[in-house]
Amino acid sequence: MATIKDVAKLANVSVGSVSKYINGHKVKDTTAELIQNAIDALNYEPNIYAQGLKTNRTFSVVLIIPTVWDPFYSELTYYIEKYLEEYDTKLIICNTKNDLDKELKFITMARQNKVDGIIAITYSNVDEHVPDELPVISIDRSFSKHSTFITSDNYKGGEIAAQKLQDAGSSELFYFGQGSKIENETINRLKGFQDYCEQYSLNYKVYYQKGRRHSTADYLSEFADDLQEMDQSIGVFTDTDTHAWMLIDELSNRGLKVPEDIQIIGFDGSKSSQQTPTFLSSIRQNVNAIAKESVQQLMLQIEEDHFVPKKIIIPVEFIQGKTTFPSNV
Amino acid sequence: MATIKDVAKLANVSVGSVSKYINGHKVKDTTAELIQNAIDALNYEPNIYAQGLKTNRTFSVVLIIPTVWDPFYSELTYYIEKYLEEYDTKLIICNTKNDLDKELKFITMARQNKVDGIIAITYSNVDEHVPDELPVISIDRSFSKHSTFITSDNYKGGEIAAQKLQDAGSSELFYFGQGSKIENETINRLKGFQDYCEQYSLNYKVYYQKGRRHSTADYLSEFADDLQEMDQSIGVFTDTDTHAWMLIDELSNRGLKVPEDIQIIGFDGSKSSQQTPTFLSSIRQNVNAIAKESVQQLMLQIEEDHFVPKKIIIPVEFIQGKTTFPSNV
DNA sequence: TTGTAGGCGTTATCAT
DNA sequence: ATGATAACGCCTACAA
Repeated sequence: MATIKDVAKLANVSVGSVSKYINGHKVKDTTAELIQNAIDALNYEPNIYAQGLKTNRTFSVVLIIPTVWDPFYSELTYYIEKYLEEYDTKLIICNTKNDLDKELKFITMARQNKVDGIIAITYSNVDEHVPDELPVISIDRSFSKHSTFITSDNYKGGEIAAQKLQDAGSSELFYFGQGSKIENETINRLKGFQDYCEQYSLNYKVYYQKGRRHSTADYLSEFADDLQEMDQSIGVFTDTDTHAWMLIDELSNRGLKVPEDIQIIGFDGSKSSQQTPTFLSSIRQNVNAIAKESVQQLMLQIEEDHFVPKKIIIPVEFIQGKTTFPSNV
Repeated sequence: MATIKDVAKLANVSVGSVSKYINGHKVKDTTAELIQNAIDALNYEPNIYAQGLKTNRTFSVVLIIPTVWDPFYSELTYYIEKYLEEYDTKLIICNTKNDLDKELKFITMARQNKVDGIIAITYSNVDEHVPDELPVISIDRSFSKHSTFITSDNYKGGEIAAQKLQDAGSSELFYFGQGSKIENETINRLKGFQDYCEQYSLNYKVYYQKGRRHSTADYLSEFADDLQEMDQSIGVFTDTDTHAWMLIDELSNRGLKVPEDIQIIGFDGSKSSQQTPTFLSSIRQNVNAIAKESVQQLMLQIEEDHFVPKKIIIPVEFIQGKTTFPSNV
């Protein structure tokens, strides 16, 4: 591997000049040409580690998520990498499965100068371990630190879901969801749903377990038991698409039809892949916008000296799939 | 940020000793203690860039895939990151959307010492740009270089698909798929399917377009037109799950029912997330095994001096979903 | 405009 | 077992 010295020697100039040329400073045209020729001849590439050692910029960012193996997170990852590329910055991914240890490991890595910043979706108490100097964007949950915080309009999403179920003719509304021990933004999906139901005096019931007293499957099965006994027109809003899919599967095993017997609206509205057709009616998060905003804000934070953290809320929208009837209003 | 010098000073030892201690070499117990105390006191973390500069090991690997926003690739990414962690190695991801330029950019990055190796799924001609010294694992497609090559048993998968459709009672079999310009392993899915049909004298027809003369949607619609006119018992094998989903959507828009009117088997069998229930009957690739093998082989290649490239084939299996009837044999 | 030299934080060699 | 010191490849004053 050729070094800057080799280039300098071949071009008959000093390393200083080569360095300047590489970094876009002014050099005489003729020397520039000399240098470029040498670079081409030697197939020279600057060693990023030596650069990083001097400059403390690594042009890489770590994304901390529960798991990339999930439509929402994989879409987010896709877009974040895409926008990061505009800054010539690489994306390192960290699947934590909500494992605090692993999160800390990556934060340590960041402290070792390995990355310029962090974008995190984490539902454990990682806040206190993040050093103040390190640029952080947190999605869906506010760090106690003064970091910028980006989230979808979960509350509004809950309202819309209730409204859409109502419009589609459901007379009995249900919320099904699960919360982690650490408070996070998704609880607002429930709040919006509840408030809307209260406001319009709708019949509704909430199945919400915080933590994991029962396994999701058990809790879901219990929920399905109750649904099965009802004969009104049922509409269910689940806190995530994944739970919606699980519910659909459970109901189908019991011979119940969606949307004929039960209408379902999920939350996320992300698709397994860019081309996957929409099946599930859902409240769609604007993943693209979240990713774009995250990257922009992170870059601001990295580049600006004095950065004022913000809270940014991204709108959501309802998408009509095949698990609810079209609105009849 | 404390450096190794600060630690040495505080512990009253030389930097050499600190370095040894950090790297697990032998030091006297008492000095070890001294050093550890200093490290704790200063909250010291080695600077990875300085380390990389010396050792030329970066403990990072880049994964080149078309897009992480896809069930198969996101599952693969998940497992690769998981196994890489056992080697304390980070994963950088590169979504190429099959863009040669972007692939090259990441390979350049690798040449800059930024990564220790590459795992790639790429359907463009990237081979010749990979320098010989760089460890590479290629999945699904053999590089011309002498790199290790890992793939599922696509041929067998094609055979199984035909057989399962036959067993499930289909009398007219179809293959639907799309190939990229560059030859790759997935063509064996078709071959296995064809050979099986020939061997057992089954009625079958192939819809396969190489390159992209028509858009996938158009080609699919054309295919659905033809299916719609038939009245025999139809079974379709698609080259990917994604195409299967698109077909199901297309058929549903035409009022055709799966599996009652048409049975469908996809290929990949990967799920959107770990908990997503299985709906599609499919030939499942053992993504976990592919990931594990890729990482192990890559690490061998990185660590061993003389490495002999291998071709590794991972078995596939049929999974029964709800888009085919249970076998009646 | 260009060249020189010191230093970034580590590791590794060589004495001690 | 430990300490001193020369690299690793690059950037950046400072000097010329």
